[in-house]
Amino acid sequence: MEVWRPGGLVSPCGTRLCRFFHRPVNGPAGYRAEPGLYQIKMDIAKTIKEAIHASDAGGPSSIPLSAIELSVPEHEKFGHYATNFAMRLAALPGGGKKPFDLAAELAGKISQNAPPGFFEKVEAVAPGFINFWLSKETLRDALADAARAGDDYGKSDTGGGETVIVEYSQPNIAKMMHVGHLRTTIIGDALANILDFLNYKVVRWNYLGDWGTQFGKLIVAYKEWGKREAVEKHPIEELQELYVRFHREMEAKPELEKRGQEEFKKLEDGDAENRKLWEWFREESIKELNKMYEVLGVRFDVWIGEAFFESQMKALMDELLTRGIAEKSEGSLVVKLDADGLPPALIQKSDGASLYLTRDIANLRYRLAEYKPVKILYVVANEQSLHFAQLFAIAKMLGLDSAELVHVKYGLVLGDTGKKLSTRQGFVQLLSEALDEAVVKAREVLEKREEKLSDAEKREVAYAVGVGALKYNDLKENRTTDITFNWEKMLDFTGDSAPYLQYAYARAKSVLRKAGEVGAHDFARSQDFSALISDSGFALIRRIIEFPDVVVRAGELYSTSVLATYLYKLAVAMNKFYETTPILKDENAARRDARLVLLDTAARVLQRGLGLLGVRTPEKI
RNA sequence: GCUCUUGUAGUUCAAUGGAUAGAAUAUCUCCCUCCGAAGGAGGUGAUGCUGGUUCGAUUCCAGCCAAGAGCACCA
Repeated sequence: MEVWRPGGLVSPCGTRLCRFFHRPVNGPAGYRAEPGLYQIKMDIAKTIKEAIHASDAGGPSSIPLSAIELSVPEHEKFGHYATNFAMRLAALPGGGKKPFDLAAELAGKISQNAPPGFFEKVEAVAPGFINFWLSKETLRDALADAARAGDDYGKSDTGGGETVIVEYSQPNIAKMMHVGHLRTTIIGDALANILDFLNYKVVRWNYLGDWGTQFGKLIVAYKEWGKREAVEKHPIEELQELYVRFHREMEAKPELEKRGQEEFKKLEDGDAENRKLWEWFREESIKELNKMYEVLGVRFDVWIGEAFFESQMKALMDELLTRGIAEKSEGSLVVKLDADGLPPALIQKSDGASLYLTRDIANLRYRLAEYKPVKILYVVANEQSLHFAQLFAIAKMLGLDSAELVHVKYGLVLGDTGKKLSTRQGFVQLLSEALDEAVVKAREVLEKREEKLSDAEKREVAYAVGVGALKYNDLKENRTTDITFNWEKMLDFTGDSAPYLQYAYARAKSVLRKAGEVGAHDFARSQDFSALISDSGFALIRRIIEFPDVVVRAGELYSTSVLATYLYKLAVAMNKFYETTPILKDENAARRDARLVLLDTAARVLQRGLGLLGVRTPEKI
């Protein structure tokens, strides 16, 4: 919402384009902004501004470019870009004119003031939109820029080289990863990729759940029923089996719960036997986890888990008490958060042991001191909202406020019953099984195809397609909504799915392979560009020039679905282009080259975008 | 009970306060003449309810209804 002030229209700068215009054009070494795209929007905004000045709109004496919003309309018949600025201006006090009249007046002025040949058409439409059609030459230049930028296309300097810590995956040691763990792992990985692309210095952090009462329980279970050989053979399976059994037996013998807590307390106090068991559990588990990460193609820079902060717990709890931040309550230590409208946060159990929250406070302090980040993203499920609200509130009380703290929450993966999956009750769909299933299915489909691939290639492709399908299925959806686990949907390789995108890419590459060397098209000399590219080709260019903005938006909103949705539309435009436009059989060399360059550029954008999502793009499929 | 999240075609999901609410899937028709049917063209079908703010509301606000999650010794 803009506010009207004497001297101008002041925007609190909440809009996307506002940030866009405030971004520097040229980033630091190694990064380059997109002069083509940037210039286009800048020119449009400038032209609007000049038009407002030149008109007697009764508008403000000065309008910052940032106040002028451009959007990409859903339907192309509303132009390449559109603005509702005239309607906003008319609605302001002193506007005085009818929105449509103002829009029409501005549209006329814009046409006059624009650089010659920049627009094809500028039109005012009821109730007061101004729609812009870029000229074929402008689109040609934008495509030429994108083609020239190559693999750097879409990079920008939004991050300015600042450090961001992205915490994701955080699996529990001794528990198998189920399909619910997929979300944090791949959303975190994709966000890290995107932020890296936007020139943030990204620290990928796997905060292992390697400490806590659960290990007391596990130690009890192992001492009662465990066998060393069994654990060595299948570490995580066996440990999880013990954990599940513990909870089963606990129903009949409630005293087990207390024993679990006691064993954890002993572990925390340094009991040699428990310590040794814990180290063993941890080591075996990490080996297994790494296998899973390799399959998923996910990596981390830092593997510091909860146990790392164990030695600082006592001092931290004492400090919180001494500084008057925490207080005693029923034998335990709590931080009252009434001022933030939150329930009290427990930071020490009555037996003196620490809690998850306590370790997270120590963790935060450590991160700020060691990495000096501007942001920390916690990619953790919705259900932990309260935990993070409490953590952030306590951080403020402690003055740990040098970084922006963000709980990047995501919805739960629910079972068929509509309820959350729970390891304790044993009703889970294992991630490894889901991945296997997807790869097998991909292989089956592949076997039915005519494309000749070697056995090794088939294995490779089935793997890329199966894993990609699973990942994309999650990444395309809005983060915050709960999703229901659904085999059918996960294994559907048609429509809006990773295989569709991978297929579009492979087809484009196939055309390019058959064409041989792509002649370097001289865009500057193709004056008759509109004769070279079909309508569907221009629609494809329109998609291509959206890419840099989409990446920025995905980074701002921490949203993978923004990028995934865009890539799907890009692939649709690609399919349509080579469905309707002759390429290889075109005998006009200049026209053929121009079309090949367009296809090549689109394919690169698709590959880059999917790469950011962590989905691989085989050359043949 | 309190807090948070979410209610959109049969199903699974989209939609910076904008224009005719988009897709996918299922279902019903068509299409292998550059490249490759994991594809393309078309038909059917939806905003939980009641108000409010706005030129304009799926979006913002209030109330109701429904689902899920969380709420002191788990993580």
